Amino acid sequence: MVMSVDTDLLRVLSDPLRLRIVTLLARETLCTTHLVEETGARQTNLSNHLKVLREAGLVDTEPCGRFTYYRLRPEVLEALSGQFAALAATARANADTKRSC
Amino acid sequence: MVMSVDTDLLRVLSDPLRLRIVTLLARETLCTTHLVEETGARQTNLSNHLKVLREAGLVDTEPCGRFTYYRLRPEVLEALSGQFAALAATARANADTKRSC
DNA sequence: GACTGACATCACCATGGACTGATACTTTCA
DNA sequence: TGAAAGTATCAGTCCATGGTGATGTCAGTC
Repeated sequence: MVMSVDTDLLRVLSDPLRLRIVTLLARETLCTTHLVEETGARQTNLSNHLKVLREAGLVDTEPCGRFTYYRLRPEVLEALSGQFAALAATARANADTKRSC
Repeated sequence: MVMSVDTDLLRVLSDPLRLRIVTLLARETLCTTHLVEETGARQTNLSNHLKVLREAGLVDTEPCGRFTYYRLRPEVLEALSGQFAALAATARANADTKRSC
């Protein structure tokens, strides 16, 4: 039984800047200002990407005064990892299965 | 140490039809004709997507007379799975790390 | 209450890429 | 050798989406 991978989630992660953000957030919880410093991207651009990450359930927001902290949710990445592992296992199990023409 | 995930590979996998192809190939090795039957997509369209999958190293081709068999390469998916797992593990380890503003 | 900083939203533009029809190439078979 | 089937390539169209500037909103500070 092959678990289906969510293409929307993959699309979200396939953007270089968004993956950069995710990688940075894996190391520490940051707010937008930090991300602007780290990535060199414009605030507007980052805000747009963070919205996408939020809507994909990849990050949680934590308002703190006038700052907004962004925290990565490991569960989502773990699930994705598991889905790819399952897909790879299926492929290995059926390595010799070939439909004839 | 966070392994960097390849965004190009993610972009390739984030297309619904391509992921569909990958999922089908995980179950059995197929040729283009089979994929046309299974997906309902045009031959030209499929050929384009298969080229993308080939160039991304996700599939191997095996010519067989006038047919071309496509075989999924599990290593690539396994590597991807491991990279996401590592990223998630990093995030769990640093769950309480927060940079102050 | 006026001002500044942090962040979000909006409207717009530019570009990548998915899909298509036409066509070329290659193999098999009559 | 001609025809048909399987597949790849090419040129073109169209749309989704990433980037940007202008602007809005809210919290803290004077």
